[in-house]
Amino acid sequence: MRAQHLPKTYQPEQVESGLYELWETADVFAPDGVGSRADWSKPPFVIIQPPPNVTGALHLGHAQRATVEDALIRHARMTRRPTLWLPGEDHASIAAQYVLDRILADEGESRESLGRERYLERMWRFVREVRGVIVDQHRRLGASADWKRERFTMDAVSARAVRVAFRRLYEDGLAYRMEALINWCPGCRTSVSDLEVVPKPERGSLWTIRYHLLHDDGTADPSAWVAVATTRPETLLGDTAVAVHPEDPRYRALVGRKVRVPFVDRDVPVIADDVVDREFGTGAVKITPAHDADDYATGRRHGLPFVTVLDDEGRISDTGTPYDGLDRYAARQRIVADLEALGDLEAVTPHDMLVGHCQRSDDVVEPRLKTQWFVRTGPLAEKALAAVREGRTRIVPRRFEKVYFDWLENIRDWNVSRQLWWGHRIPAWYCPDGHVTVSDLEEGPDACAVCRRPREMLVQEADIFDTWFSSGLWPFSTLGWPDRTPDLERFYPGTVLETGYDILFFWVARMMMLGEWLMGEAPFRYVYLSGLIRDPYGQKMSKTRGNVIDPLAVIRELGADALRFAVVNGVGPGADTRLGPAKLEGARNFGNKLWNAARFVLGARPAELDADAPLTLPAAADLGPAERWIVGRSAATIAAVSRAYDELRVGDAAALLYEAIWGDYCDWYIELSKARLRPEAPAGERSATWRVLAWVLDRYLRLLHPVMPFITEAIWQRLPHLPADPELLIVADWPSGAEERALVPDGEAAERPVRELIDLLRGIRNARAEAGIEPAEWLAAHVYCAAATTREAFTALASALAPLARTRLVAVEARADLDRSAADGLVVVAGPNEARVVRGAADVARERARLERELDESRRLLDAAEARLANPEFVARAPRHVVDGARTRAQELRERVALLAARLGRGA
RNA sequence: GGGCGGUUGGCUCAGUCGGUUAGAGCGCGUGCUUGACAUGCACGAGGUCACAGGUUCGAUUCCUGUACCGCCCA
Repeated sequence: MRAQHLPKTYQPEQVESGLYELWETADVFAPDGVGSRADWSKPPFVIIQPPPNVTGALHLGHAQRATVEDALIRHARMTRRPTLWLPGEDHASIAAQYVLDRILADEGESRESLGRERYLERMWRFVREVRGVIVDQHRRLGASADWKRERFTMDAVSARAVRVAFRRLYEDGLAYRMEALINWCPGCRTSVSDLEVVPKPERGSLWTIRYHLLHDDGTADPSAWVAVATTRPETLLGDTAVAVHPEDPRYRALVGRKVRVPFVDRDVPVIADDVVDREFGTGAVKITPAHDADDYATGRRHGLPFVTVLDDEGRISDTGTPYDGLDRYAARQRIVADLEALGDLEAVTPHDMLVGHCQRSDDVVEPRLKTQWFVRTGPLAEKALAAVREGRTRIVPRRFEKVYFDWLENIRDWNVSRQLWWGHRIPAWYCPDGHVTVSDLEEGPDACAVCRRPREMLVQEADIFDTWFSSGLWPFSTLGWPDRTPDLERFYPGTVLETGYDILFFWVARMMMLGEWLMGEAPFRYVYLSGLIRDPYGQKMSKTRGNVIDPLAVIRELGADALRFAVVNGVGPGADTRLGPAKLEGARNFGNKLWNAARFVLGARPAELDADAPLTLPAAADLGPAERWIVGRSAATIAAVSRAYDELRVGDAAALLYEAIWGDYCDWYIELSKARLRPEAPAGERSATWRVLAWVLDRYLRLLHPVMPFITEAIWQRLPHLPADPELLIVADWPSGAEERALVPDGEAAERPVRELIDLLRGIRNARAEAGIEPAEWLAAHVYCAAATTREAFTALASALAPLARTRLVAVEARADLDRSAADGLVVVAGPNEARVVRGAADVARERARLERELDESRRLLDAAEARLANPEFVARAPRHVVDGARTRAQELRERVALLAARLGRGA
């Protein structure tokens, strides 16, 4: 064992990178790595990592998810299940293009200036860089992912999976191409799915516009019109009808007549349709089937023409008016002004409404007609619903299952075409006759599937897939699908998918649909939904708010373990977390506390103990009360933390260990052990005590390792080990608690004396402080307790207690020996025990006042307890143990009141 | 409009099946160079468990309603 020159504070930067290399060199991350101790008779534990977007560095949310996943993985690995954590990154078409386009703009370039080929080259360069950053950040965080299996949603295997999946869907009749109204983002110049449109409340205007009625001869009547209300006057250029409610008496006579649309001079019918809201505006609305979802439906019902008036950039086009070429908002202004000049603008009123914005670029999304590929979701959704309904997949927390059901039950077909460059090109080819051929071959089909025209005459679809289409295949494309690889056989379906609840629909639901359809089995057993990380005031972290915390900066300053602990401590699924410097420092302090506990243990090893002797627990006979107590406590902690991991409650595991390590171990056991470690203590006692100290520390290190891997490994490397232990904590066995239970079978009873001692000690400290006694002053105390076992334990612990309360126990006696004469001491009543602290010059008045307060409080509690017992209903109806408990409690209080009253020289 | 979650000391949050005296961290006050740790230790102050009703021997806990905050969907 090496010399223990450990620094006084834990220095994460000195150990982290070295330990990570050690783990990697030992090849322990992979289930089938050289250093793996996986037991293949156990069920594998598999997490396919949600691939972060290749758009930039990781943020705290990523750090939190990676920590939860890594903790689950490390725990599983220590239980010797074959454990796979497969990492990767997502190409994120639209988001990546958005980022790269901005970089290019800074360089004075653009998508168009480069052209598709050079643009994609540039993208691959960018992606290579970002992927490196993401991987590096995960390593810094301590992620024990299987980097040899790292994947990317645009690599060759993923590309093939996308082609095969699409072909399967096409052949199953679930992929179709048609012209339909889609959401168009003029900023990104692509269509986006319904999910990517974010409705935002805005104060707009409602313009009332006159559409003049036509005479029979086809001329417009300057003095007769229908006034229609609209929030988007520029779209009137594409109007093909005016609609009113069929039962609206104001307009009944006009139905079937024609009106003239301004500027384009198109004559359109007045139609009746009961979707019209009579209360809205004038009760008459213009119908623009090519640029509004409701109007589209109306247009189809009435067989109206669809007139497109906006181009890809959101400019007016092909209207034959002077507005052509104008941006939609400029055109709006001009059209409103021109209507006013014509005298056809009747009114403008402020109007609150929801306007759809592009999730990515925030541009206002325009409904437009496009010929696109769609996925028919009905049959897919049915299977995805069944998987959760039948409990084959569980969503954690459970309440999100309802959200999942609601969405899938009302799902609409999925628009998968994107007019972008960066992504998987849709594997559909068209021949000059418009025949469609879908192929999963990289080089495309040999010939048209319908007319057999050769490859050279076919043109591939220019559009690419929605990123979520390839992400939807991630749980199995990462394992080699469509090939039936050994990995796919062993590791599908995964055990846990951990991700944010914000992508439940975007991603989780789609993986469920595609997994069920293509693999015949849901892709994971548990879906664990994390919450969001917010700043200390509950605000979302964002660059514009300037409240983001950079995970790497935290790692540099406080260490990876501190970051990890801070982001998971006490955090449950689905719950948002507030994180600021205070919590991060608290986590750092916890690590430092553990470090110093280890420093103490390592420095306290008795010389007679062989430094390299294997770690074992001493015999029961060599244990003192404190040893029995901490062994019992640690057994309880092992059980509680194990249960927490089994139920995916990483946050609870962390919180339990904080309390066990800081509270039980550091505050109490280390302090109590010091007496038995003194050089003058018997050698057998000394070594038994140290072995308990080291053993329990070893257990806590194992339990804490999943959350704080670096510091626990660093300390563990300096401790003696079990003969069966491997070289590294990362692959050491998870504790079962069997040794502890064997040594201290009566956990609860074994713990009681020390629990009572702690109460007494606190009472003495409190009494001393209240009496204003100098902390340095030594006092002497008599302790009285009725229970023989407690007396025994207290006697054994007398020397341990002494420095903790600066009080020597001169005697531990049964209550019969109670000395009622000393009126100038401090009296401490703690549970069934009492301490009388001798002090000649005690401030009598002060001490009396303290006892009076205690007596009042005890009487109040006693009154309450007796009132409860006086209620016959309570005694008759409450369960036996509750009534018994209340009786015991009342009896204790009666004794306490009697004691305190006696001390004050009063009768009870 | 529909759904979900929340409301517990100054702040952030626990709180098991309804059952003794509602806990922790941070902050605050007082004191302490205690041979692991001042990134620490000890002691303390601080709570009508949002509000109203109901069920119950007993409600922070279960039910109903109200208010406020947040999120999702339309």
